[in-house]
Amino acid sequence: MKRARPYDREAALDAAVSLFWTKGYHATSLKDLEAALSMKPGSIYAAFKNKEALFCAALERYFQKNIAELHERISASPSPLQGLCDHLRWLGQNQGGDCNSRACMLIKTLLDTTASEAKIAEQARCYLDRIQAEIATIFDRAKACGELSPEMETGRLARRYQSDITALRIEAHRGTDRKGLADLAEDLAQGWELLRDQSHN
Amino acid sequence: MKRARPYDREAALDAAVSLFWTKGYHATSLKDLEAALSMKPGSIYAAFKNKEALFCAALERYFQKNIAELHERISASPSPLQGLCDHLRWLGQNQGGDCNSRACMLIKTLLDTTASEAKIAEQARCYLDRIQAEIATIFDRAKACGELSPEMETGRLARRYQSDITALRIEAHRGTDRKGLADLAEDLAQGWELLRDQSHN
DNA sequence: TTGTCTATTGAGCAATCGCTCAAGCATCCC
DNA sequence: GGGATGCTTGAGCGATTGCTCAATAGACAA
Repeated sequence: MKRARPYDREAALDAAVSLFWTKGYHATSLKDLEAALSMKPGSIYAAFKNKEALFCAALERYFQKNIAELHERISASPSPLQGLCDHLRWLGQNQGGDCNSRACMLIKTLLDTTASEAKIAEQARCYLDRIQAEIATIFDRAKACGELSPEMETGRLARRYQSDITALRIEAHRGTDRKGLADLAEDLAQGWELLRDQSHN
Repeated sequence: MKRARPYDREAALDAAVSLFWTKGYHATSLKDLEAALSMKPGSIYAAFKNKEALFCAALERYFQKNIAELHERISASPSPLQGLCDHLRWLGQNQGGDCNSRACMLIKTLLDTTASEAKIAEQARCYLDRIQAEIATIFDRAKACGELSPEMETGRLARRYQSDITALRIEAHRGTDRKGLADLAEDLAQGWELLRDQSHN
């Protein structure tokens, strides 16, 4: 390489995530991206091929950060099931920042995308599936340490848990006040604590 | 009126609902609308003012149909709480048709809209609030007939119930298979049946 | 300093966007 | 039949879309 890149690819991607997350794929124009990334159209296309590829790269970055955050929060908790409950409560309390980027970007993408952008939709679905699988393994661990009855279907539990998160984040996007959000998170978390196996010593 | 309108306003609105529901506000072009409504641009603007107003009219029509359907399903059930559970299970089983119009159009609109279309977002929020209020009155009736303990906060219950519906419909949009959807609906419904007041004679 | 190489630039492309309006035409009353 | 009325038409407006590429500028080796 003869010349260092004057722009920071990671920083540019972060800016793209923020913008796409807020405005969505369709409503974000290249003019918006030029401003947010501080790059001219030619540079954007040289670095990311085109708008769709840039969106996919941003979506992947969002996914990576998201799943890392989930891991972190779970491992910071004393037990798997407790960690999942804590995660819900935490989501209910820490939804600051831009009101338009509170709902999950994967869900926003899924709802914003049709057959004409099949690739993007498929990628969003893929990431959602991977998160669901990750949640299922957490339920597996809850089983292994006796928190959860062995006959529970962890895949099914994971689907419901992910639905809870989806709903909670959409409720935040909707603009529900802090107390309302905390109440909802509490209700959802208690639904999961009911599952704790009472025979657990 | 000298001349009957060659187009059927209600039918045109239904077509608009279908199209906007599937593709979303931003991704729907006037070319798409012209084809779907079988109307030329001039006629569309004469009848509905502009794209935004047409979308608002379509959104209202969707809302009216939706809330009527809720009423119908609840009143067809033997009791309010049972009706709400049945409604969830029904949603889990009857999500045929276009995969892109399974998620609630109000939620899709909320997620697809930013500050530049504040009016649309506000309207979607308003309709969601009205549905939530409607659900709360159903919980009130459940209280009145002894199905539900009197100290429950019906507003809070309504928020969670609406979240369940949101999540279930998004799961349908996501493409989850029939069994997965039915399982999720069943899990959610059972969560509500737990609330049934056991002291009820 | 000079030459080479590559990343960056930004004017501007064709296509599409939402939208307008003068012209046309079907229907009515007389 | 002959206006009068007003909805329908569709070419095409200016603006914006995603995107391209010849020209430029900057960092390196020599």
